[in-house]
Amino acid sequence: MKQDIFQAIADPTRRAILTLLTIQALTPNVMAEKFDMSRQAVSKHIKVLHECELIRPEQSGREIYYHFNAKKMQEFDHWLAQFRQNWKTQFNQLDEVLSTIKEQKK
Amino acid sequence: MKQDIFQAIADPTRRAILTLLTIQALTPNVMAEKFDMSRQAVSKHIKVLHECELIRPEQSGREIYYHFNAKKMQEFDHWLAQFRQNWKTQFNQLDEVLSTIKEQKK
DNA sequence: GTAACTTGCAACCTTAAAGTTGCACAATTA
DNA sequence: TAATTGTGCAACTTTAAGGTTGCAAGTTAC
Repeated sequence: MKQDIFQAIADPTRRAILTLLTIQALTPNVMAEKFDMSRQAVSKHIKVLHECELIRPEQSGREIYYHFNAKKMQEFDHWLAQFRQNWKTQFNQLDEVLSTIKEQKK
Repeated sequence: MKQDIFQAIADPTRRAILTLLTIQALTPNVMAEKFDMSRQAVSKHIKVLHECELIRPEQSGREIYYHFNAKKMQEFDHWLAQFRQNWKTQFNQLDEVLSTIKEQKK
């Protein structure tokens, strides 16, 4: 089943894996040592991340090194763009400023 | 239960709600009309978004207008920052360039 | 060839999320 | 006061996610 990139990063373990792979490429076995769960559990997370192309496998003998695919992370950046405009401008709008002040008085 | 902002964004309906609220503040009833589901289902999504402060309620008589809280989306942006550095620099690193070329040849 | 190692797939269990229906409560309107 | 409207809460069902164990396939080392 094709995985949704937003659902892929919803899981804290998968976010931790992505951060690990930012430092260096790792094999499933090595990753599993970092977490308090079975190797197979980590392997399922890897499968999810691989299906939405957030990571990329590199076979080396009987070991598989997974690399972080930074390019794919830009999809989040593009999605955020629609909101970025909003959080930059909303504090220049009078009604928003007023409602913010009203909130703080409570 | 305290909600995780990443899990809140994982659901496509909730992302659609956020986009709607970017345009203008809406009441739960009006939101429900936009989607093919019951009002209570939408109300549960609103509850999730409210718990992690992605939206903010404004009572007006017996109606409640929910506003988009752009500020909270910056948390997501900050999390992305650790990867942004990566996707800007990785193509300047020789080993990455080489492995990319090797990938394309397959 | 045989044994050890690395990984992926399938079956299963448990828990939580997403949806539904029904009801209760506050605010408006007649 | 009584009826209507807008909203939230609770109970229930269904489905999927995250975890476990067991097994099979490919690779390396003896």
